[in-house]
Amino acid sequence: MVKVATWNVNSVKARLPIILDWLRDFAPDVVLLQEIKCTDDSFPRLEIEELGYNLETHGQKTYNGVAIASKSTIEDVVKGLPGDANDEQARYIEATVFGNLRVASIYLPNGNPIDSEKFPYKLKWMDRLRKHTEACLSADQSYVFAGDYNIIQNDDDVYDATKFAHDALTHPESRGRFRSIVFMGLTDAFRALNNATHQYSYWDYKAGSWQKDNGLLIDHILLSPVAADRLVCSGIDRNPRGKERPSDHTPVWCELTTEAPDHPV
DNA sequence: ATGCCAGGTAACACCTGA
Repeated sequence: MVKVATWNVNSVKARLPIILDWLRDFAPDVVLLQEIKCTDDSFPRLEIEELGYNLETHGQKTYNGVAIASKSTIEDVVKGLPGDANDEQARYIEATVFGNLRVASIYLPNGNPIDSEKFPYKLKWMDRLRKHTEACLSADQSYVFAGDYNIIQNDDDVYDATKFAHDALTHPESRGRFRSIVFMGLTDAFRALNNATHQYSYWDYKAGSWQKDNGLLIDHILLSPVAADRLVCSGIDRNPRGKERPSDHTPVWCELTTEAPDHPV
């Protein structure tokens, strides 16, 4: 089995004690991190490597930044989402782990406010992600595209949909693009096995959102068809959100069988 | 209508996040 998790940590340095505890307790095989908020050379590698993980990072100063930690070797690394050489925001890293599993750590732009340049940036970024995903799917391979998608897929994935009715996370242009990606043949690893509504991965720091369970489900794991055939279980680990000095996000995870099932070509 | 909380940077205030 390969246990894969995605977690927006909101600064890897500020979160290091919680991350190390969680790696020891939850023992994922692969972790896809977002919002590390540091450059590659300032990433706290040694502490994580001591727990048996290899690391690949795609960071930048202050903002964004993504990384892959794996108990296996990490090969064929791609840093940055293809499709715009001028995009300087570090929001995408992709690599092969455990020999046959391609994983991507995705930090999709938030896009708010809608009347700013941030919203068209989000939409263009999603167009690039769709094109890149399409290219990936032309190979019959296990792919895990996971991360902070900044998309509320349905109104029952948010504590109060009316508050987000005119938000970049629910906007029809955002949701439409997300669905166009999923509808190419991807499986939502959490939703494939969990029917309960109001299951969240993010709670605002403000207004006691965690205590009131006023959350959003915006962190998603999307599987290619071959990876979906390997899916065994999935879930959201709320424990890290309840600790002292937490991230506002908590890990979403899934477990895949080690070997890809036989497929007719 | 706005701030709420948190992190980073740089400076004792501002930007960003969702």
